[in-house]
Amino acid sequence: MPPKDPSSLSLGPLSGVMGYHIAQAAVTTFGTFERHVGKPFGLRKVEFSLLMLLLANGPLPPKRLALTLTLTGPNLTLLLDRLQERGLVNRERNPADGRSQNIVLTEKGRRIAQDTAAAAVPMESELLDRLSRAEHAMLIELLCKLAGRRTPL
Amino acid sequence: MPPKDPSSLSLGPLSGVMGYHIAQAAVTTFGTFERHVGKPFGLRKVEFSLLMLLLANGPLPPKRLALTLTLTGPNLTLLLDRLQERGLVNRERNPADGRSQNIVLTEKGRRIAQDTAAAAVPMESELLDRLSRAEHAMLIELLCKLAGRRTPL
DNA sequence: TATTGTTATACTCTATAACTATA
DNA sequence: TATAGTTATAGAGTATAACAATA
Repeated sequence: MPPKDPSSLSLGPLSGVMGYHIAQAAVTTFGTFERHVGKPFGLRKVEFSLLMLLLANGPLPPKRLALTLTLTGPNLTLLLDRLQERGLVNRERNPADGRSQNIVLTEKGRRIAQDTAAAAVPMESELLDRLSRAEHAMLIELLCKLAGRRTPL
Repeated sequence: MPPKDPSSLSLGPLSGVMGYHIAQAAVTTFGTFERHVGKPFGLRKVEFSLLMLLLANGPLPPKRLALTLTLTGPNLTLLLDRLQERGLVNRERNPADGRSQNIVLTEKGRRIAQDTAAAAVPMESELLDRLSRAEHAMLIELLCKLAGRRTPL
């Protein structure tokens, strides 16, 4: 339970509602992302995430990207259109199955992926003003359990 | 359809990025909210939160609601328009200062606030499939630290 | 007939600028 | 001049239905 502060409102039943606290915490992390990655590199959150997945896994079909990022097909198409127009990714057709593609990082895309991965380090460090390193790790572990995934590799 | 490989993709640099894990966990809590409160009562997340704040604190000026819920003024106006049109809240002018208002729950609004507060209990219980009670409490505590809102009056 | 990806579209969410009315 | 709230509007974000090409 959060400490009482007479200048702030009582959360009432909201105090035990996980979704509310996640939404509030997201305000902090989104702001931090914007300052460290979003504005400097002109990337949205989902674009950054997509570049990180390609950097870590190599070329991937849109289907797997959509599943991992919880995007619908049409929205991923538009996202890839933008990234391709910026010269960060390319669509490659699969010669074995004409329906499917592989999304590959261009050289420019790889550079920006590596640069933003580096920028994410001080981004996380900024959160350590509020959380100890152990708390940061514990929070990620609990969020993974809530999301229904195993602790990340 | 056979279950797809659950081990899925490597998150790479994303594995230590708090914002990513918060976004993923939000998928879970949002789905749970929709099933327990959103669809049954026809309320959006922010509408539910607003009703909870009014239930716990009594009449409040829009300014304080906007600050607590991280809403801009114009968006709160539209939100209050909808709730007022449904007969859940009323705007009361402050006789001492004609500029300011108080938002008050109607009797119908109080009933739905109490009913949704009750529905939030099984909603949180559903999360206990994934988190122990202690983990649930710990997660909320850590999220509060991360949100770190020194309430700006 | 099923699957991959696209087009078209619409609705929600959030943000900014300019306005009204009180003080 | 400053504050509380509103109007108008625009941009992201996300969802569904219908479609094309391939298997």
